[in-house]
Amino acid sequence: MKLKASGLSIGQIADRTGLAVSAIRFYEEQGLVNPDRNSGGQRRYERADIRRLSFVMIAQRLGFTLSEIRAQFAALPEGRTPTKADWSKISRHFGAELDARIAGLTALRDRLDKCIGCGCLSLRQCHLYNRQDEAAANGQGPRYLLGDTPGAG
Amino acid sequence: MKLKASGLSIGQIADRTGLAVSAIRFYEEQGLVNPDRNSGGQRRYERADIRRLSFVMIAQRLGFTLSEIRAQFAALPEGRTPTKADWSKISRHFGAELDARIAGLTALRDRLDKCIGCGCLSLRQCHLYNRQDEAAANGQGPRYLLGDTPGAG
DNA sequence: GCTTGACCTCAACTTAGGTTGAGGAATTAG
DNA sequence: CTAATTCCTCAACCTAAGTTGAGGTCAAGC
Repeated sequence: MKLKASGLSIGQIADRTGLAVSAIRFYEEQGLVNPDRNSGGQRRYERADIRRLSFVMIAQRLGFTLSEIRAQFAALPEGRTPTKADWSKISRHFGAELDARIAGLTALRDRLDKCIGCGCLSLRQCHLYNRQDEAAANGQGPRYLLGDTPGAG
Repeated sequence: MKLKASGLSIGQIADRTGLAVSAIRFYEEQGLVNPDRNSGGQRRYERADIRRLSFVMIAQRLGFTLSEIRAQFAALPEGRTPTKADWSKISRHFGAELDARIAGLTALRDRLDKCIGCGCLSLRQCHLYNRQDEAAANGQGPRYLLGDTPGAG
């Protein structure tokens, strides 16, 4: 459906974003970018894809998984190039998530303080590993970081 | 070297900690517990191992990797059962690490705020993905969460 | 017009933190 | 004494986020 012929090659995108070529292909596989192909079957990117991929890098630094990022990208417009406002909206979403994660981590840290020296570490009653309120700590996050394990569910 | 005959079986440890038997064996493989064996080759645990494993669970909730936990366990006494003071010392270490991580995440969050709406997301100059000061964000942590990737490097 | 470099696909490997299953041996209950 | 559990080891599999390499094609410079 895109008609733009002759955009940027994957190598040029790699240079401009700092990503490895293999990573860019991988992100495509994960549905994070969707380049055209030229007559010879090589990928051709638009300039807007640089921002898209940069955003992936930033969101990853913030601790989000590729599938969380993909989910947010679903909010971007289909037909047109995303505007600054489109990106800002997504950024705000990630900001809110991050706030929640920091709050969860801070709460956990406070509990640890209460537990230090109390000797309760081996007891099930210890509020540090009561599974009940685990949800409080995980935003919508790298779950394996704060409780859930990927395979165990 | 340990002479204690007839301690707890792996199933009993699993019941008391809430861990899966397979996970307990895995933790042994990772050097986090070191049970005796009975005449028939079955694992026999001491009561102190319950606390050890509980501590592993807590530290994991706090976001630490098994190898970080193993490293801290090296500080525990060899010949005797660890005391409350021994555990408190380790807890304080994890508390300090956690503080550092929270600080790193908070700093990142602040930067995101500055970036929202500034439109710089695609630029290399964006301080949100300047690789230079990455070390500030990673404590000694799940590095793959905040920048480094395990395979890359 | 051909050679070099960039690109293509596909499969296998990596780390972390385990789970699942096969095939067998030990322990416990009755 | 036997049957049912529990336990043993070992190998294969899982997710996430990629990398590495093999074998082959495309595009660009001279």
